[in-house]
Amino acid sequence: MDSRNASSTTSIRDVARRANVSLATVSRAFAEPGLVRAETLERVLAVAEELHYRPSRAARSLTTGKTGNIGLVVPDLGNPFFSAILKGGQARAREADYSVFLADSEENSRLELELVRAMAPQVDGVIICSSRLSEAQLQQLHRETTLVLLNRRVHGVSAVLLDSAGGMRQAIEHLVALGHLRIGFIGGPADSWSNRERRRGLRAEARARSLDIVEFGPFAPHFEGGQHAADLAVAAEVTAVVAFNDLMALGVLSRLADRGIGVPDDISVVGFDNIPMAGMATPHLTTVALPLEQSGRVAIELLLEQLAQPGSGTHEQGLAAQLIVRASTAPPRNGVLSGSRVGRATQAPEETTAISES
Amino acid sequence: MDSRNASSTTSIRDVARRANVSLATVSRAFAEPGLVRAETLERVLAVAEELHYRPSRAARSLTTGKTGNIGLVVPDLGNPFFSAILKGGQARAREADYSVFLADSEENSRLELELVRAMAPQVDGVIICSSRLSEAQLQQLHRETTLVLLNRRVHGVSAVLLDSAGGMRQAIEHLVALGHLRIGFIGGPADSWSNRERRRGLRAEARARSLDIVEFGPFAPHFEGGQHAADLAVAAEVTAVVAFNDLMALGVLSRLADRGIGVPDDISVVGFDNIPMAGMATPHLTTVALPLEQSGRVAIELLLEQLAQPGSGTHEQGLAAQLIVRASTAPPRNGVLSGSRVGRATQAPEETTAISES
DNA sequence: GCACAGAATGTAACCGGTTGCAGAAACTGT
DNA sequence: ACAGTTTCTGCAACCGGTTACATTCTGTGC
Repeated sequence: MDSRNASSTTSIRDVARRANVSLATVSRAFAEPGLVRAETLERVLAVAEELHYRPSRAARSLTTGKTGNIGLVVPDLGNPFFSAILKGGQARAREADYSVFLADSEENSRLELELVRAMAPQVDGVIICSSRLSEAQLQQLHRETTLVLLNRRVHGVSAVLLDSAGGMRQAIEHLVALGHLRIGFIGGPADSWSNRERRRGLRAEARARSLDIVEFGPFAPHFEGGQHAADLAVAAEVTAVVAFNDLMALGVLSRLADRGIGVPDDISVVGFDNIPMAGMATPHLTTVALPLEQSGRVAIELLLEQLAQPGSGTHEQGLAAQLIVRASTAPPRNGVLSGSRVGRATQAPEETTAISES
Repeated sequence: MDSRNASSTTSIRDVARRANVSLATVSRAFAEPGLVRAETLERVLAVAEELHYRPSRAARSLTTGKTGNIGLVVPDLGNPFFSAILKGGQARAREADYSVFLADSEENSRLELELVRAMAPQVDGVIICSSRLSEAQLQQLHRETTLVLLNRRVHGVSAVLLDSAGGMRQAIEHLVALGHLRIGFIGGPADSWSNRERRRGLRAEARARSLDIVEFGPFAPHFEGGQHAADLAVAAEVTAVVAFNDLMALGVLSRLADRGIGVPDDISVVGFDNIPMAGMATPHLTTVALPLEQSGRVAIELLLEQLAQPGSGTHEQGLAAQLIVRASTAPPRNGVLSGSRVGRATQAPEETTAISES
């Protein structure tokens, strides 16, 4: 009844016998076709085809040490930010005839470490997106396997970096041009590199333009976090908010709509990432577009490069952000909403609350 | 400089030598601990621990034929519907100490077939979500590897089925209760099983309640498809529309908002899938919730079960849908929007346009 | 103390490939 | 036709485990 794998027993020996050559020749026909005479090659391939022979990766990897697999670890598969990266990475990997192992670390650094370690023996290298691990841990992992980071910079490890700070600069520039002077930032996870980058860009810009900045958070980088933060932003009487990511910005939009507060009339909202849903929200969300799929592709490329020439040093590839102006930003109203100035002061406290368990 | 893999050279032989036992004993210590004396076992494990020894999956799979991997193929990673399934499946697989290979078939049946074939040798089984392949092709694949389908029913192949038809019944029931009599259905891909199921449910219900149904499509199951369809629905003067999925429903919402048509005042909108974004849209989308993560988990379980006892026959596991009533549905206005009745007739033509290239 | 069953361990073949080395075949120039 | 290359091909060891079978312990009953 269970005839499967019956045909998968076709091994290199069957082909060799049938083609009347040695094992080695068949092996070379696949691995190094240049080494075998055209005529022989043709015969071998014909027989292989006839027998539906496919070299076993497991067996091959046993001797070569190469698996043809790449590991990809993301903090949350449900987050479209990572879906997009994954999509790009997966596609690029397939083009290079690599398979991808996927793992979701559930925004938990302990689990992340464990997952990478578990993957390491079965892959040629792993890509970690928005890692929550410490610099030392990542360097240690890089010693155990080939690593490429996405959205995280660590000395000695190749990485593709989305220019969050630059994106933030564009966002602030845009808001200032519209006339906003008091702007809120809704922070993401404290241990996230991009959050730090975005804040860094924000602060630099605020200083340069002597803006009034109110920082909220950290919050979980989800819709609910945005909803939560929305009320704080309103209370703090900012005329515009920039959210750590689109999911949170959408949460802000949603909460403000529920409260009857107009966007962009009463408050302007800017997101980050330009996930597909951003352009679909009401109002269409102004956001900083990050080349997500591309970053996934580039990460794979960096990894492949490193696999091809080990010890070729580490590369960092920056990818530019671009502000997408849509309908959620406009000049502020002249009149202030109401009440007195509330909210946290400009000098935001260092975050102490970690979102992810470590 | 490149010290990696230096430690990975720890093989079973090193452990055997150090523990002063034979290879076989070490092997058994890991594979069948019951076969080795407690004292010996302890010693072996201690040495293994000390040497950071981890059995090589590749080598093991070479003799056992088991890889410890599961393949997962989805039509579109960018679609939150599949992200959710993936998330559930990935988590369940990890619990069972299986790794998952991911592939995105880009809604292309040819690519899908190729991907499954490519995965087959490296996995113990594969799960195909919303397959676009023909029944015969799937049966053939099931002969080549262990298959579990998600959201697709094919004779002789295990599957987890989301009760789309039942969900549709609930949606229609809801709309009828609100007083809607002329309802539009915005169809998804013609070759999608769930689309057929949803239509089947729709028609049954329409017949039973003698409703006026207008079918549109097929459309690509994306936001843009919904935007496109929105205008058609308006022109057809339906008072409510049910979309093939939430993404499309959100597209409808967006397009209607752009045109100044009120939801639910002028038209009620119902989606399908209850993706996270559905509850975040404005207005919050009434939709049919499908247990997505759970379906991913169950698919893995079905597969594991089948791997444990091959030839145990095929199982089909149904998962119930549930209507989530939110703010996008309300009783219809008494007055009709305007103009004369336009749009396609009730008896929708069989779809002939395929979305996915085959 | 001995024969014997059952448990623990070792031996060696095997899984399906790759690859260094050596011998065979095909080509070169003379 | 022959020596000298260059190109192909085969042999055999090896990758890191598993497992059938053989062998050695261990404990038991008498």
